[in-house]
Parts: sequence; structure tokens; C-alpha cells
Amino acid sequence: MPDSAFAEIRNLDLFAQMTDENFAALMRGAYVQNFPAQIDLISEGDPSDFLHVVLSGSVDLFSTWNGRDTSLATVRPIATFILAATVKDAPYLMSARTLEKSRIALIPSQDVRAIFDVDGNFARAVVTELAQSYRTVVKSQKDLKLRTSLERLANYVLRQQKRSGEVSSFFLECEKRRLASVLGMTPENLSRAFKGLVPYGVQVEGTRVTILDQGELERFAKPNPLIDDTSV
Amino acid sequence: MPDSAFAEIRNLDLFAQMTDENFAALMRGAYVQNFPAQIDLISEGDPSDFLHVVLSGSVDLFSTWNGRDTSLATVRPIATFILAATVKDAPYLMSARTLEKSRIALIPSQDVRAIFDVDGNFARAVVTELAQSYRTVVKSQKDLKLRTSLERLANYVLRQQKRSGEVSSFFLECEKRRLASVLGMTPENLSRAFKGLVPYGVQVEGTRVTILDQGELERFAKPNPLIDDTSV
DNA sequence: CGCAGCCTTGACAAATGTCAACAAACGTGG
DNA sequence: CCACGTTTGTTGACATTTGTCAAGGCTGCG
Repeated sequence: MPDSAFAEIRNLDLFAQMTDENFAALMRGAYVQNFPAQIDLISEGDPSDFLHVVLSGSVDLFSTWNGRDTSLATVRPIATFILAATVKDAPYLMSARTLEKSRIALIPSQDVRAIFDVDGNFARAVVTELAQSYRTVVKSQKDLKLRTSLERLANYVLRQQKRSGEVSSFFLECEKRRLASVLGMTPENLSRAFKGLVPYGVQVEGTRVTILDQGELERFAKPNPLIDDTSV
Repeated sequence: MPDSAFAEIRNLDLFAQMTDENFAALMRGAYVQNFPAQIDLISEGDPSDFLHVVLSGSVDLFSTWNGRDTSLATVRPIATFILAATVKDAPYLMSARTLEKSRIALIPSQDVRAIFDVDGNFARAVVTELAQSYRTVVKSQKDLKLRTSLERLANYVLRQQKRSGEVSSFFLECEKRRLASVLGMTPENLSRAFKGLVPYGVQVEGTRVTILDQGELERFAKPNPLIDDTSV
């Protein structure tokens, strides 16, 4: 593994507090690989052989059932995914594919579990990471069950605006068909939902979103920190 | 705290592997309380002062937004809840209320975090618990996003049947209005959904559910271990 | 009893999905 | 750099799913 990737991973919260010795042991069997876009990385149901770390690019976590499929999350650098499956030595619950050209580190799951068993600091870091992931899914669950698709979109627009630095105009960072899936609706419904936000001062041209009336949009969306804030 | 409750808690996976000394420290500030039915235990947004352990009875975890509310999970003995909020020292994402008369142990969150910092075995047990919780929510998310309400109900019926020991007739263990909320629908829709399962050999009288044609129901429900199995 | 809450049912409305058509954007190979 | 085909996004018409409102029956409990 190149030193640069090594350092990037070492600086992750998940690995920052462990001993040099244990980190080295973890990296011994690890390797970094470059993937083109739209490549399947893992398939739900497979045993969790590797903990994945996205170093660059982005990864879609999705699931299928009975011919349908849905996007559950996007992983962006620098972050890990399928940590829960790794520590539980259980099959993946989600599939993963690259959304774009991506560089991904693969750490053998059995090494993760072995180090986890002997390194208390690492175990504590895993807890923090898992607690964060858990709370993220719970928030997403609330979003899905308590809001209509129009409300979910309105709040998504506000969240993206915040990510872009509170500006009044910004770009969607993913395909609309995928955004629809993330928000739990069809592409057609998303297309109409964007139209449905026009009365609240939201304008969309291609991937550019412009908020003409912040107050009106917020009055409609009613964003809530316990659903929409990533830091809570 | 009475010895019996003490022993019950000690035997939980979460606390079984920690040292006697640390367990004693954890229990020093803890207490057990009896609550009647329908009592609010915690409110979403509140700081996480206590880790809760349900010793008997049952607890509903729910959330509200903009005048709507939804049940997210049921906690039954013996299990803890809001562990993620406790370890992250973050506000509760869900509210909790007793569904019936319940006995609940309250362990100060700051003690949990303190012991967590010094006891590696406890930290590892927390990981297992959180990973389990995380995977449960992910499965629920897939259930919600990939299935219609009729399909969710059909699979719920099959899961309950399994819990009851694979018998052909069993009882629902919660109010139908709450079941509707858990499954993400209205009580009226649930009422009609039960009717919609009649063609697949499901009969409902009050809280008694009878499966007349196991094969037909399974062909319709298409249960999937990665969504419906609690052990995976 | 009588009230309150739950469950059910009917009639209707709103939200969302499906299918088909077409336009726009994108990528690839010539 | 262009032509081509593929994919994505949009729109309309329509079907299905789900929610809402109102009413009535049932049950449990004071």
C-alpha cells in the first residue's frame, strides 16, 4: 500500500487512536484498489470479507428485493462502510457499487475483528462510528415515515444547501434517478416534486438548484435537527 | 437496587463480560423503577441522562414531526435502549413510553461513558449491541422502501408466526393501531390490508391470526433473511 | 349503565406509481 | 469533431396505493 493512502487511513477517527503496532497489523493484509465507475463491489448476502474504506470517488449502498431496488446511502471520502457486518462477522445487508472512478482500501475483516479484540481504543472508535451510523439510519427512517415525498425533497434541498455553504444556488451532486431512489420515490415523481416546490421558491435547471425564497421554503419544509442535522 | 434486578442486568450480553468492579461502579448510581402503562419515559431532543434497561413490560420507541407520529420499535425484556445516544452523549432521537406496566432500570449515562472509557470488554459488548441495532434498522429501512404495505404486513405475519413457534395460529402481541404505525400505515389501511391477505390464506379474528395456506402466503410475501431474520 | 377508545367500513381525496412517448444529455467509436 | 446509440430526464394519461373523514359497532372499564 502506498504511504499516502496509509496516512489517509491512519488519520481516520476509526484508526487514529490505536497503537502503531496494531495499525501496522491491520494494514499488513490490506490493499488499495482503483475501480472504474459502476462497478459492483459487494453483493448483499455475501460474507463480509473486507472492511472497505473509500479514499476517493463515491460509493452507492443499495438493496434489492423482488425485482425492485433502492439506494440506501452514499459513502464519500474518507469513510468506511459495512463496519457492522465486519464486526459481527455477518453477511452484508446492502450491496455496494462505485458511482464514479474510486480508490478504495480493502482491509480483511478477520484482521479487523482480531485487532478489535485486543485494542480497547480501536473498540471504542468502532463504537463511535457505529453509533453515528445507527443514528443516521434512524434519522432517515423518521424522514421516510413522517414526511411525504415533497417534504422529503424540500428538506433534502435545504440539507444540500447547507452542505454547499448556505448559498442560494448550488448543484445536485448525484443523478436525479438516484436521488429519487434515495428519497424513496420514482424518477417521475421526483420530476414532479421539483415542480411542486416552485410555489415555495425553488427553481431547478438541470442539476442547478436555486432557492429564491428561503423563508417560504423553510416554512414548508419545517427542517428538524433530529432528522436533518448530520452532526446531531 | 434489589439483587434480582442486579443479576438480570449482569447477565445481559452488554454487561456479562465486564469486571465485577466496573459493573459495581455502573450500578452504584443506577436504580429500578416501576412505571404504569402509557407513561412517557423520554422525549426526543432531551439530553441522554440515563441508559434504560427494560426488565419487564414493554416500551414503545416513537417519534413525532409536524403533528404526525410514528412507532419505530418495541423494546421487550431484557434489553436496553438509547445506547447510541448515551455513548455519543447526544440528544435522544426517539421518544419512549411504556406500553404496559413496566419495570425499568436507569443507569446514569455519564457512568456508562466513564466505564466504557476504561473497560475494553464493555466497549466490545457495546459494539456488538450497536451493530445489532444498526442492522435491525437497516432491515426495517429495506422493508419500508422495497415493499408495499400489503407485503410488509404479509411478512410481519410470517415473522410473528416464527416468533410464536411456527404454529398456524397465533395472537398479535400489540394493538392494531400501533402495528399500523410500526408498519408505516394508517389503522384503516391495516384493517383493509388484513382483508387483502384473505386470498393468500390469512384469517384474522380480533387479535388471533390463522394461516390457512402457508405456501400461498409465503409465495406472496417472499420473505428474505436479509430483511426478515432477526438473527442475521 | 354510559362513556371512551379501538376497530371496521364506506365514500372519497390525495399521493404515488406505471406506462408510453419524446426530448435532452452523455459517451463512444468512427 | 461528429454521428450514433444509449441513458437520463420530462411530460401526459392513467392506475394503484394510501390517506382522510365520517359513521357505527364493539369492548372494556369506571
